[in-house]
Amino acid sequence: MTLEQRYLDAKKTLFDKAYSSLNDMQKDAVFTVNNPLLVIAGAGSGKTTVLVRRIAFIIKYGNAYHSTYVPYGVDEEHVSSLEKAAENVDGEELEAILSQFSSSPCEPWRMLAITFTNKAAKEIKDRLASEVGNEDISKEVWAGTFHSICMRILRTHGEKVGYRAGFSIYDADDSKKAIATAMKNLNIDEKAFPIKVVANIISDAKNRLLNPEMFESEAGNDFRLKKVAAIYKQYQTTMMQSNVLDFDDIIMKTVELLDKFEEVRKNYQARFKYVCVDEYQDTNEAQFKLTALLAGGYRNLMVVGDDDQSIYKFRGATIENILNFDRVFSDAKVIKLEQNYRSTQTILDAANAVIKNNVGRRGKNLWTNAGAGEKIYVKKTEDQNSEARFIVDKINSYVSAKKAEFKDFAVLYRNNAQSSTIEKTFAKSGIPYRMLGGTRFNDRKEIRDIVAYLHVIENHDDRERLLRIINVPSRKIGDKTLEAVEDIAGEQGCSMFDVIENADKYKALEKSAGKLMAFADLINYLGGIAEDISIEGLIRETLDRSGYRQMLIDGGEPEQERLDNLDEFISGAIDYERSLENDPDLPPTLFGFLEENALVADVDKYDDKADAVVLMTVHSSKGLEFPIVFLPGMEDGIFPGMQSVMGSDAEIEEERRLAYVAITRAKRELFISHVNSRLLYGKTSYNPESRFLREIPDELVKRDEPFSQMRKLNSLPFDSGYDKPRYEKITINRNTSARPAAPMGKKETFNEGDVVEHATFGRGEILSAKIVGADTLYEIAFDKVGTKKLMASFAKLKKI
DNA sequence: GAAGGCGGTCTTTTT
DNA sequence: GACCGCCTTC
Repeated sequence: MTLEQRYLDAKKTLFDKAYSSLNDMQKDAVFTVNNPLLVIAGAGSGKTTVLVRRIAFIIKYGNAYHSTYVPYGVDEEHVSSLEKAAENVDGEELEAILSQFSSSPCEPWRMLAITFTNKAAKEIKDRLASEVGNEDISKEVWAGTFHSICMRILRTHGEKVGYRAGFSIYDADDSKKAIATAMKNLNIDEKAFPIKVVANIISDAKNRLLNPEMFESEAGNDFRLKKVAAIYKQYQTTMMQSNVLDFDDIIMKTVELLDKFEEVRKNYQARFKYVCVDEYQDTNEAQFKLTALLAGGYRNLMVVGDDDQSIYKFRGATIENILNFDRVFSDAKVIKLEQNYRSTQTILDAANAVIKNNVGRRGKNLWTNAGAGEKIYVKKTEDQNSEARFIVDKINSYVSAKKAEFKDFAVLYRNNAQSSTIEKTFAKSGIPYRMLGGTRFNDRKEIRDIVAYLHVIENHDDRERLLRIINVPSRKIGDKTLEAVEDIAGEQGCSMFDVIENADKYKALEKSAGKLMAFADLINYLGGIAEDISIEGLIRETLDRSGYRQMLIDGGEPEQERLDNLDEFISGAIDYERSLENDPDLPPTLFGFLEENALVADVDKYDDKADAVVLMTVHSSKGLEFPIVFLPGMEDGIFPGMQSVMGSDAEIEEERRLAYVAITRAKRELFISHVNSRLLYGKTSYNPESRFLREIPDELVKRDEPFSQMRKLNSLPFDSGYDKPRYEKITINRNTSARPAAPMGKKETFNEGDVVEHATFGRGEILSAKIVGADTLYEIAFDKVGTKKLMASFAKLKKI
């Protein structure tokens, strides 16, 4: 063997040693630095680890591993010292030796890492900081979501694609409102063209990079599509006038920018030497084009994803991006990570067995050397209530047996509607829980209102937000006035705010000029002080001067929560300012705060420290893991959902991928349940066991289904704690002192016939009382509101 | 212009 | 079954 060859071998051995905590596939992915690379990363296969360590590797060593460069004058002594080091050197000493191999390492600022969530971006940054041991270096790396990175580009070059300084972002709700406005302008009936449908079509078009003109020509002679094209055109015009972008615009306009302006494109292409994209299976066409453009200079594009975890097709993701990556980039290397570090083999076998029924996939098989573990526990109960009690009882028995803590459990359901039963049952049983999803913080009315104020202060042209707040609190500015303002703005070719500011100059606004101009004064005053005071101060000032806070205070008790939410919003602003106060590159600004607020959803609400069971949809659980997972509602019609059962194979395949995600969240144990009859959306349905459950081989499963057994055997009476309602009916004899056990050991109890007073329902008579768990369920005939069933612990009842 | 009634809707939703 | 948004009503 030549000296050169020995040198190169020794180098690889040393690197392999330094990265020995990774498996061979992971190492291959870390060391493969140049040219397109596709990493198919199965659930729990250490994807983020690979991503982070690869970025750090590139920053430290560049292409050192595969480089065939041998320094001039390498001699026997040098080579044998390396060979020796490969045998007995470790830790820092090893690192020091490796540093000699650096081969055109990459400056951190030339490194781009794109994710889908802020959480993922933050995780990459944090782990990168500890991996390279230098926070400043990790900060220089461009790591962010598709949207934040595009906004960063648009902030510099936005005016080239038609945006004026201070442009802002519309979220899905805002943009629906703008679509409604566009439709009103065009006299298109919302019933014939439901906004939701139109919004989806427009969003789809944008994800396929079709501008209104292209969409129109694609629509051809299709009547409906032609109408939608007209709406799209109108919508886009008003969006530009309002100087706002929707989420899809952020990507599409950036692509347009890079496409049209060669010098901008060249600039970024020359800058980004390495580009990594996470969750590649969830990218859409526009995002594909964007990455191809940004990575187009050096073509060192790495994408990581799992085609089996593609669950966002309904939002425009095209699984083809990952399926065809190595066809589009014909020199791409493909690496599969199939070793799983999360779950037991039983759980992985189940997941593999389910997903292998999909046709549209690359194919892979997860394995672990963690051992088989417990069987999957399948439970059938009578209805959703007994299902929830089953979950509660399991959790309680595990916790009291010290087999687990509350925070080890997650309940993952297919749709949010399933959560209410579980939530109520948890609440009644005193199980601590946290629910993720549901109404987002930013979607609350009061938050949208204050955000709208801030946006209007920043950007007077923001039409929808102006309309949102101009009469909140009431300033006696009605629809007719606003229509007149709108007409004048149209005639004059100026914004509504311009008209409002100068209302006294227009005859049509004679009556309302004072009110309009007072509003303009308010906004201008706030805009004037915005420069000089903190964002926190501006928010407080806005709430006070606008009368918004007073409006809520006047609203009394029921509005208290809104006031609390506003306080939380203010804390968010304080956090934002603190986080950036020492950052010379990015000082805190109202613009920045609003942008962050638009792009950052419920900031990592999920912290795994609190000892509470987690409740969320399967979709939101992607990327997370839990020791013990419950999957309630494993029924055809729920999971897979009715729509997909009735729909195409492709839809069922997406649901199956979702099931795959659900199963692979579990580390130790998996409980799957389904019910005989389910009350959902006010209707009772009798769903058969999910086809996905039937795809799990019997030998992996332990079934606990007395209900179905009873049917089969059609014999013995049985007593299961779950299949019968668990309360006993108590008949109360008015003449005895026998009473139902006092719930929660406190409160007064009532008997049949007692007359009580309820805080909101008023006077009523107790019709019946049932012990339910540790509580009592009263049926009460109220004088005013009729008969209601109330839990004693929730209803504040007083005996009269 | 505010409040209450009714009727339509209800997968999933990283930004 | 529950919630939201539109429409009616005063």
